[in-house]
Amino acid sequence: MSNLSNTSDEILASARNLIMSGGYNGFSYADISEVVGIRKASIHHHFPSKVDLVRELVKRYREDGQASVVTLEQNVPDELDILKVYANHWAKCIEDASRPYCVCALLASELPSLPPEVATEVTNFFRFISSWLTTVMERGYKSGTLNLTSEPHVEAEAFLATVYGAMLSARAYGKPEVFSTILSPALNRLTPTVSH
Amino acid sequence: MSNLSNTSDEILASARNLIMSGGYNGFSYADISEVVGIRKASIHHHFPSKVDLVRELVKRYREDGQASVVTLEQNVPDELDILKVYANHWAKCIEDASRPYCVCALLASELPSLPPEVATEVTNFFRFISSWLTTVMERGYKSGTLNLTSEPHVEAEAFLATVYGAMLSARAYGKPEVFSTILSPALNRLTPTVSH
DNA sequence: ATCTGTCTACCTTCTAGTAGGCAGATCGTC
DNA sequence: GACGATCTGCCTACTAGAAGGTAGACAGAT
Repeated sequence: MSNLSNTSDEILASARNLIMSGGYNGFSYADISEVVGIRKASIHHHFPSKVDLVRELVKRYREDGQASVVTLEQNVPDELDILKVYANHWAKCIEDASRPYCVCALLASELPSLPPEVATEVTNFFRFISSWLTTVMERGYKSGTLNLTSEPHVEAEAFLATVYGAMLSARAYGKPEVFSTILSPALNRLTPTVSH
Repeated sequence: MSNLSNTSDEILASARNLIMSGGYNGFSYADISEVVGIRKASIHHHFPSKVDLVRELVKRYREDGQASVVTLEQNVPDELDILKVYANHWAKCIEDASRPYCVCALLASELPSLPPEVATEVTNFFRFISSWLTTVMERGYKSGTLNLTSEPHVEAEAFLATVYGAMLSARAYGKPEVFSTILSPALNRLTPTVSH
């Protein structure tokens, strides 16, 4: 009973890893079949088409993200700390090479050539992250835990761009530490000046 | 005589557009042949393999960039202005949809699955942009035309990440204006405070 | 008796790449 | 200037393999 749905999770997990490295057109059902140890045709049983597979993958990716955000906000009261935890999550993923890139970042860059159903889900992911970061910025501004120099939604977009840009640079140079090098000053700038 | 080498330029141009929208695995010789109006086999005459084609494309992309940088520095003395022109170049490209994404940004995100010869050229491109921006930051710091809060090379990486992150966001949301929204505060932060 | 997950075997279309031919431009030599 | 040889760019025709996907059989669980 527990093993039954596990195969489809394994398929999704291996698809995620493959997309993470080469994007939508960078993997095939044959690739997944090798990793999971199942025949191509059996993958079609779980996900009739490639579009179904990736649509579901991105949908779950967003849902998992939403769940993580809920736990994060429950456990970390300070808004600056929330941003630090978020940045640190990516710093670790990149440095231990476990998930060195965001699936949705890769898909977003391929957006114009993506099947529309997938493209929609990818856009939804970015809207989710963006609106979450905006609420964090707004709360931090009101409570004084964040030092903003622009409107909250602008700061949110700028922070998101910095994170994803840093992710790209780390990959482009093949130097994981570049991520933290870029994020540190960005977080410093958001840190309230203690006294004067 | 002049038409002879033109075909290979057309091939490169259409490949650039195709990569810009879907990456390395997102286009085929058949796609190019439709755009250029030439048969698949004829493309192989100009570029024996896909790797040859994309390697040359990225190499020229970098060389063109290097040439543009030279002219830019000759014509614009102020370092802040240089950064503004650079940012504005991308803002225009994105907004008029002429070149709404950087070829090398797309290839860099696919880096792990790219043929090594192409990957090397992509890394070279990023090293070029990064070291150029570092020299701009250094000069601006010394001459007082830029207001730096970190070391020049860190500011350079941060700026580059902001530009490429903003490019991604603009594409992800399908809203070109997001690019300028993100870049404006980044450029403001680099602007020296006039007096006090 | 049906449902679930897997299999083998197959199909069609697309992929990068090759072989070889052909027309026209260019070139060296007489 | 004429003549053949080579070079250039393109063509048709083809290949082997990979792509996504289908049909249908089978074993085991419900």
